[in-house]
Formats: sequence, C-alpha cells, structure tokens
Amino acid sequence: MPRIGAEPARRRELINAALQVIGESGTLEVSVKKIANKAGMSSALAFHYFGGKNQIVTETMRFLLSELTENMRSGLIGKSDPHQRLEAILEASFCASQFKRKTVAAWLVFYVHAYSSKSAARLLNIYSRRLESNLVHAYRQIFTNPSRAKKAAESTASIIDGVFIRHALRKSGPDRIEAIEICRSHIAAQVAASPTN
Amino acid sequence: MPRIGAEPARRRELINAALQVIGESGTLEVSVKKIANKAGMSSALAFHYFGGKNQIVTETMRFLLSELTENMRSGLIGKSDPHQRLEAILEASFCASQFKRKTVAAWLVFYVHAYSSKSAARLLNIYSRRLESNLVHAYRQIFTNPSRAKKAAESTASIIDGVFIRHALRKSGPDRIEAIEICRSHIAAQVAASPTN
Amino acid sequence: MPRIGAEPARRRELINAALQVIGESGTLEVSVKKIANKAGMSSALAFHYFGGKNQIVTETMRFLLSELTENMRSGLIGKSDPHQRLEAILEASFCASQFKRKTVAAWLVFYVHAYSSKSAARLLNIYSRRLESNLVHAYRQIFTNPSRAKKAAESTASIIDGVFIRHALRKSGPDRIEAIEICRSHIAAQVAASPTN
Amino acid sequence: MPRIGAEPARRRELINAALQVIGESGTLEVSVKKIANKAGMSSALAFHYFGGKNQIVTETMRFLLSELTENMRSGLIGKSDPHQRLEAILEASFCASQFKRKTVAAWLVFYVHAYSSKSAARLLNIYSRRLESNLVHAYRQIFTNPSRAKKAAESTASIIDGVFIRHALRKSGPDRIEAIEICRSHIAAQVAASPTN
DNA sequence: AATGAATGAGCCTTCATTCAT
DNA sequence: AATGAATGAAGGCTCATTCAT
Repeated sequence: MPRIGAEPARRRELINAALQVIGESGTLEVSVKKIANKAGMSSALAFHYFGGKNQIVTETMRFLLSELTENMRSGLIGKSDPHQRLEAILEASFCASQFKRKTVAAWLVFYVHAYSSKSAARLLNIYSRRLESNLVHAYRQIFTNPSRAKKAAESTASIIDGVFIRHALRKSGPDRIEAIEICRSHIAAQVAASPTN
Repeated sequence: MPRIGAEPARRRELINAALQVIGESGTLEVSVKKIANKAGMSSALAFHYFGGKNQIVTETMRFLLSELTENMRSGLIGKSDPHQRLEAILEASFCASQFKRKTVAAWLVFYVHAYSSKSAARLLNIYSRRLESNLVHAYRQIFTNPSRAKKAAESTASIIDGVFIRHALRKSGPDRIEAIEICRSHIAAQVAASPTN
Repeated sequence: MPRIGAEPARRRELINAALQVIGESGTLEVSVKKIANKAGMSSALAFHYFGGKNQIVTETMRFLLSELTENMRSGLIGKSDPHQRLEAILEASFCASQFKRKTVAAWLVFYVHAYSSKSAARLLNIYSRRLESNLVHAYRQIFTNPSRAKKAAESTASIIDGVFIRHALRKSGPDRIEAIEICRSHIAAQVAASPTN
Repeated sequence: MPRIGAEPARRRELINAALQVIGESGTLEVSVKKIANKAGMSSALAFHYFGGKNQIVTETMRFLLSELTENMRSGLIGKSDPHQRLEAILEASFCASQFKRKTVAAWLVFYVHAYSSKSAARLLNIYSRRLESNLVHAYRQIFTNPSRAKKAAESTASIIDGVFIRHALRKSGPDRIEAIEICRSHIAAQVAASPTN
C-alpha cells in the first residue's frame, strides 16, 4: 500500500483528478492534459511527477485499491465471528465513500484495463487475493469442509463483482443498501443450504 | 479485385475482425485500420460499409448480443420446467462458442462501453431485460412470492455477470464448466434456502 | 461554344447537378459523388462520362459561359444603335435565368478558380474578350476617340463584374433590376461626361 | 528549440504564411501542414495556436481586412474635402502594399468564402459597411440629394470591387495606377453627370 | 517547481479514381 | 450503360511526450 500521504500534495490532486475524469468518461481514453487541467496544473507537470500516462493510471488504480484495502482492514479489526467478518467485508466492498457512480465507473475501467495491462493486472490480483483469503478464512469457520469454504468464497467474490458491475451501469446510480442486501442474502443462502458442513 | 455482391459477407468479415481485435486488445482503442486489415481490406472499405468507427463497434456489439440471444432462445424452446429453464439459461450464458477468452474480453469491453455510449447502453439494455425476464419467469414457478422471485432473478443475473467478468481476467482463460457450476450452486442455494415460498 | 445539346442527356444532367451543388456550397470542394448522386447516378458513371473531376468542372463552366454568350449573341442580333447594344449587353449579363443566387455563386467560384486553373482561365478569357469586344464596338460608335472607347469598355466591364460579385453575396439574393440600373447609369455618366468625344 | 513568449510572433508568422499560401494557390484548399511548414513550424503547433483550420483562415482574413481598414483610416485623417476623401479611399483600396497579385488573390478567395462561411461574411460585412459609409459621407457633400449620394456610393463600391477582381486575374499582375485611374474617372463621370444635384 | 513551446505519430474520415462485372 | 467494390493518398485534428526556460 503506497503511502500517498507522504507524497507531495500535487500527486494526490492529480490522482483525484484522474479519478474524476476517468469516472466521468468511463474510459481510459482521456488526455493527460484534461486530467492535469482538472487538477489545476499543466500537463507537463503531470509528466514531471508521474513520468507518463501509464503511471498516472497505475497510481490512480493503486490509490483506489489501497483505499478499499484499508477499509477492509479496519472493518475487520477485532472481529472474530465469521458472520460478522463476512458482513464487514460487504460493508467495506460497498462502502459509501467508494460506491458512487463515478468511482464505480473508474473501478470498472481499471478492472477491464487489467486485461491488457500487466501492471494493472498485478495490482488487481493482490487485492483480489486478499479479498478471497478473507472470505475463505471466514467460511472456514462456518464450513468444516475446506473445499466447501473455497467454493463459497469464490461464489461470494463473484456475486460481489457482479453486483458491482451491474450497479455501475444503472442510470440512477448505484444503491449500496440494495447491493449489500443481495450479497448478504447470497451468503445466507449459501450457509443455509449446507447447514451441517 | 472487386467481388460483386459482397456487402453482407464483407460486413461479416469486418465484424469478425473487430471482435478479434477488440477481444485481443481488451480495448475499444483499436484503429479502424487495424480491424479492416485483419479483415483483409482497406480501412476505406470499412468506412464504405459501415460509415464510421462507431457503427462498426455498435454492429459488432449487436452481433455478439444477437448470438447470445439466439442461443438463449433456442435453448429455452420446449422447456417448461423452471429448473430446466434456469439450467438452459446458464448453458446459454456460458455457451462454449462464446465463452472464450477473447469473446469474453470483447463482451467486457462492450459492457463498460455502455457506460458512456447511449447506443451501446440501449443494446445492452435490451439483452439485459430479456435475461431478467427469463429468470423472473422461471423463478415465479418456483417461488410463490413474486418479490422473492424478483430478488432471486436479480441475484442470479448478478452472479452470472460476476462469474463472467472474473473468468475474463483469468490468464488461463475461462472455464465454462466451473463457471456454470458456481451459478448452478447459487441457484440451488437460493431455492433450498426458501423451500416454502 | 460546345453544342451540349448533341451530347447525351446524361452529361447535361451532370452539368446541371454540378451547377446546383457548386452554387449551393459556393465552393469547388464538392465531391464528385455528391454531384453524381444529385444527378441520379453513380460517381463511377460521372467519371465514365467526363474522365475526372476537373473535366466536370470545366465543362460546367463552359456550359455557363456558353449560355451567357448565347444570350448576348441573340440579344445583340439586329441591333445597330450603340445605346441599344449596350443595353442589350446589360440585359444579357444580368439575364433573369442566370442572375439567380446559386448561379451567381457558381459564377464566382469559377471566376476565382480561373486564378489557379489554366483551362478555366482560358475559358473565362474567351468570354471576357468577347464581352470587351462587344463593348468596345459599341463605344466606338459613341466616342470618336478610340482610346476613350477602350477605357469606357474596360470601365463598363469592371462595373458589371463588380455589381455581379456584390450581388452574389447578398443574403436577400441578387436584384437584377437594381443591378442593371447601376450599370446603366454608369454608362450614361460615361457618355454624358464626354459629350464631344 | 522552444522560444518562450513566442505566441504573438508565431501567430503572425502563421497568418503571413497563410496569406502567402492561399494567395499563391488561389484557394482555401490548402492544408494546414503546408501553411505551418511555410511558417517554419509543425502543423500541430498551428493547431495549438489557432485551434483549427477555420480559425487560421478567419484570423488571416481579419488581418487582411484590418490592414485595409487601417490604411483607409489613416488616409482619411485630416481630410475634409470630399474629393480629397474619395481620392484617399481609392488610394487606400488599391494601396501598393496590398494590391499585389497574391494578396489580391487571397482577397478574392476570402470574398468568395464569405458566401458559405458565416464568420467570413460577418467580417466582410463590417469592412464593407465602413467603406460604404465613407463613400456616402463624401458624396453627401457633393450631391445635395441623399438618394443620389447613396447611389453614387453603391456604384463606386461596385466599380472598386470590379476593378479589383479583374486585376486579380491578370497574368501580368494588377496595375494599381490603372486601377485607380478607372475608378477615379468613374467618380468624375458621376459628378460631372449630375452637376446641379 | 512549473510551464509554454514544439513535434512525431497516429487516428478517423473523405475523396478522386480505377476496375471487374 | 452502369455500378458496387476497392484503395492510396491526403487532410484535419489529437495526444503523449520532451525540452528550454
């Protein structure tokens, strides 16, 4: 997790601007100039700080993921009950600060970008594995069968992603309550369906 | 060199090429020239047939969706048992011909594109509503409570999308058996969890 | 004067279409396709008939000029009085059929085109000399001094062109009555100013 | 390589180059690249400074007109005698610096361009009205009848334009002495023809 | 630290033109 | 006679990137 706070404020402004612009346009096809100008600086300065468009994109993605990771970490602290932990994971995944239309759109853009960008894939992978590990860990305490736990984790990760992507495309903007509810009931169904495992 | 009456064939070739190129690159940022060349023609001809890059993209998307729709339609024909229908929906959603890495990637690209393109959103919407209507219809026969059916449909649609997107990013390429299995078990859990509804 | 009547009707239609399109757009930057389509044929056929865009333009210009020339010729026939002849020249120059906004615009376009096109310059030159010769001939009968006649002719040709161009740019469309009146009074002033010459 | 604070100079160079290129070719169909290269810079820089080809053209036209306007203004300063003023208008209209073949050609091109371009028409209109107002003002002091003055102004403006356009197309290049002489004698004839008005 | 100057590369698109049918 | 197929060339414009100041 890069400590962005330690970087000059200008980098933060730029990352924020990138998030805005990418989120608004739903594309990575945004010019560095547009991002830099939104951050109130010249594009040359953006290059000075980041070295290139790729890096701006990568750092912006890293920032988004690190926020999510931090949310999850802090939400899980001190909770040992698996159900509580699953709930915390949902809360973090759809946390109000991130589950806004523009942010979700940026998320999606990065998600797809990972398909063709190695560095983006790496970043996403780290986050993805952490989420899965948290899920597996929780489900292990619920299902005695490890393979069952693994499957439940995979399935839960899938529905989180699915709900995410579907809500991103809604004109009305995503509704986090509803999103969480869908995932929560998925978890409940999973558990209920295999009571003795 | 000019082949007469070649319009339909040429358009198909172009759409195929677009699918390839977009699927390979995971982006809409591909030049018309690249697509046209892959289809064995000059970019000028591509413009002659489609009128512009947007139309190429739109038509390609339409093609993908129409294939999916057709798969679903033919898979559902003559099945009245709701469980069979749900299974058919899964089969169609992850049908072997479409659930290939490149196709899935193209799918994803279009999916995201719909965020910023009105015509893409419209196309996606039509397909999306059809899927949902099929799901709701099936669940209505399983759950007496209509609201329960609606929720199950939404949840199932979500997990299908989630599994789709997750498998798209796998280096190893998507595994349709596994994908279907995850969704199938989600459906089973839904049903098992609310036996009396 | 090319006998256009002897050419296939298709050429005529094409020339007419070119006149329309050029007159409407006020530019030679119109595609052959647009012209051909306006004439109800494919651009390939236009090429078949004319061999190239340049020829289409040249022939169209030739047509316009030949019409003008014919008007002038028939208007002058049988008139020997110089004042009557000058009046006939004005009538022909601003003849109702040609002095329409679109036609005048096409005229202008060709006029400017002559600056950079040899063939256009040649055509214009022929017409220009004929007009001048007609003017000089008339003025010779009015002014005994040949140099005075030459000057009057040049001056009259100038004001005809000037009135033409100014009326071309009017939003309200050119007004031939007014145009002729200006030229007529110019002629009168010329004559009145040198009564004894 | 970058010169700092070069914007105004660069714009001027570009405008000059545009004038050259347009004047040489007698057409607006000149690529921005050609203009920019003539000005010793890349086309991208031209776009950077002007934003588009249209603006380059418009600014070039504006420059030409402003020069003409300035010539007229300074030529009229301190002159109150109407005949002197008319003479000054002619001098300015055919001032040596502007009445060169290439400049006149550019003028013509812009003139015709005004037919299809709103912004060009606007620019031309401003200049045109100023010229007319100057002419009317002078003739009002010569003719007591205002309608007579108005007609004389219109007629003079016409002959100026006509002489301009005719001289533009001469291979030998325009001859300002002769041009002025024609207009001068037109004015004289006007005045002589209506001595008591 | 910060920016305007500057450009090469590339993209979408149009067009005149040719050719086989 | 007539046209769709096909393309090379060119044009306007954008953009990531570099550099001097």
